[in-house]
Amino acid sequence: MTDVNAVFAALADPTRRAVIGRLAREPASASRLAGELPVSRQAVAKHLAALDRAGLVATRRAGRETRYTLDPAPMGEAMAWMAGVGAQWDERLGRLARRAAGS
Amino acid sequence: MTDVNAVFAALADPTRRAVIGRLAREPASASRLAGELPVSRQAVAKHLAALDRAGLVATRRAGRETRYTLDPAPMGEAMAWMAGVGAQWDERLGRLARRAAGS
DNA sequence: CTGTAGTGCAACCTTTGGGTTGCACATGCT
DNA sequence: AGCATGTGCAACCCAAAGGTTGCACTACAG
Repeated sequence: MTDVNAVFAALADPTRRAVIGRLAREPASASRLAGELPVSRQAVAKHLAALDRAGLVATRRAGRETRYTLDPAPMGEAMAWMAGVGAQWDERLGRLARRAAGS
Repeated sequence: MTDVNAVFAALADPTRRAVIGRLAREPASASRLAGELPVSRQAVAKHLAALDRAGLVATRRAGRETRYTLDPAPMGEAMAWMAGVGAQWDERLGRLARRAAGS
């Protein structure tokens, strides 16, 4: 089980979300990503490390370049957490409505 | 439209998620929340400010206390973003699968 | 073998963020 | 009026985060 905290933390940064959005289209290397984003290659590498910690990205070394592939799976847990909170809230509203209706 | 960035940033902190989880059950004041969490009242106030910026919480002053109510709506945009990324990725996988199938 | 593109690691800087304490102001109860 | 409760605002601390530069190392091309 991947850590939900790591997932949310990873998704909190705009640059990281940009990287994710980019990787959603096609896997790429760190240098490639750095060329398409307004940050240095090392900065991208750090972000990729964070994404890797969250399990959002898979690493595969091909020759001299490292290819990063997106793995959306951990986002499911984040969505589940949100859905849970929303459901709990809606349920509370439901109880209030029932009480108001006098049933 | 609430800022997706603010939502993710708000959700990134564990204490803030704890506050949200608590508010999902029942609205409460800052002091109340501080009493149930291992942080000071001022710290909670800051977190509530962040949640308010993200639109995740509604403020309503009742007498001398301020009541904070959860609003799960902005989380929808966050989920939409994730769903979008996932869909884009799945679509890519779909294309690859179709190509592999030779259709 | 030499040059070059792609990485990894480390030091360093600066800003942001979470937390605390202290104090002033408002509201409610007696 | 007097006191307790609940807030709001500000200053201050310290650790973490995002970013950069510099350098050493690996791998492929000529």
